[in-house]
Amino acid sequence: MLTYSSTSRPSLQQIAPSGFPQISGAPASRQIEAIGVPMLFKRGNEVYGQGEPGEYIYRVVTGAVRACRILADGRRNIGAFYLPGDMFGLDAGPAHGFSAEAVTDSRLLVIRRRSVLALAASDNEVARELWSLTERELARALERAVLLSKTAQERMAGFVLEMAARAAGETIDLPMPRQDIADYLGLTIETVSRTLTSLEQQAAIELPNCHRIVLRNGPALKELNA
Amino acid sequence: MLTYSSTSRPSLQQIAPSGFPQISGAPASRQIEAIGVPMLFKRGNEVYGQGEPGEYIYRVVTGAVRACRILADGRRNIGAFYLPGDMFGLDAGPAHGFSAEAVTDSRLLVIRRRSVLALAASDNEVARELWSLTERELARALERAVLLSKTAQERMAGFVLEMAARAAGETIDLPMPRQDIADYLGLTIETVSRTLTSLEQQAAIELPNCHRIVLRNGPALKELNA
DNA sequence: CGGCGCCTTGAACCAAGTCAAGCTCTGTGG
DNA sequence: CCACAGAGCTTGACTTGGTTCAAGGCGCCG
Repeated sequence: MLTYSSTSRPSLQQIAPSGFPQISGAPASRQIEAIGVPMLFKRGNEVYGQGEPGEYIYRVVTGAVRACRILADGRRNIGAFYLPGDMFGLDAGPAHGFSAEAVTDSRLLVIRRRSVLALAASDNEVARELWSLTERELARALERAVLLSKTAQERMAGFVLEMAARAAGETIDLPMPRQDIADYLGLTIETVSRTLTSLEQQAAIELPNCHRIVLRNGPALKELNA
Repeated sequence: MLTYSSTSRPSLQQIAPSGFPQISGAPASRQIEAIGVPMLFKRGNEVYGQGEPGEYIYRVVTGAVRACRILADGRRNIGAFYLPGDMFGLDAGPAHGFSAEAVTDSRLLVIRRRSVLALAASDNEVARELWSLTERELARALERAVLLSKTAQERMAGFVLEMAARAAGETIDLPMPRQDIADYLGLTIETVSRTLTSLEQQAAIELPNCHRIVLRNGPALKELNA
């Protein structure tokens, strides 16, 4: 059984404060972003911890973030990956149920929750956007739960398709190591590796190197995805 | 492999329309409920179907509802159970990702989404309540995803604790059959049955009959829940 | 009282986990 | 520029938890 200890603390770096400009008439998401402060997080650093109050919400500009939880016995579970364009930190009822860590060096927009709420109070569009973002996050979480009750091959196919949907073309660059994929899919690293190899042998994908997947037969993967 | 065919259609029954009273100053949840129409759904009937637009949101008054999805090959997945007091139907971005069916004869409050949105537009409290409900639903979905990457015994313990948290005392009355529990936990009905028996043998629970579980040792279950 | 749906139990099987090498990058220092 | 070291990935052999297949029991309703 592989266990995890806590990640190193910040050493994060603020890039530039942007103040609180009032951008009326802009789309709601733009308005929310406008009150954010860009920051750099180094690979492996914690953005927020499990159990901390959700004081901020975030938007990934570049890089990748994982939402993870360490269980009492050391097992780790990854609840989501956030890629450029994604907002996260919405999973905080009273407190965050998961911690968030930078998978690679990442540039994040950090937005004060109170500020967004204030904005939402005066602007319906913003309030609606907040709800909509959370709704989308909910849909993703439910989708992952469905994935988790399937076979290893189906989970892997689902994961590849999920990643492919976010990549522009046929080539997927994975920012995360195999262990992260394993913890996301509820499998072991060995099973992830074997299953990817098997998908390659079935000519569904190509694996030029371990950080890259090339889609060769999307329909076949969708078939596997059940 | 057990497969599922579509459930019977409505035969639902409206109890009494309540109109659109304006209840200013009431708590947001009350205001939302006030614009709902109570309806009866018979055991097994569909409340809404997978892929349908989310025209309504619902509140369980009595009974129980399951959110489920049938996969292409006939496997079924249950995404959530909704018990008295729960609101559901919030998982509809453009359309419902899951269908909803009455587990037992159920009395539901049916609320037009458009009406809630209109209410939210003029009342911040309502808008916030909507967001908060969706956030809670998200937290539950993430929690279930964590559960799904554990062992059968841990899943079962988690399920029992989840149900116990909603029951007043030590006695849990399960409205759903074993097959529903299995599809919720991503297990087979046999494993559910065996695992419950095993928990009883460990003196963690008591099974007076198949619709009832009595908590005998909550702490032990929490231990198992990791 | 009989039949049927649902639940439990048993035995055999298999997918995924575990344990253990070995390989391949990638970065580093000589 | 190359050799080396280490982390991360792949592969193999074995084990095991959970599924599958099959039989039997229990309780409810007509």
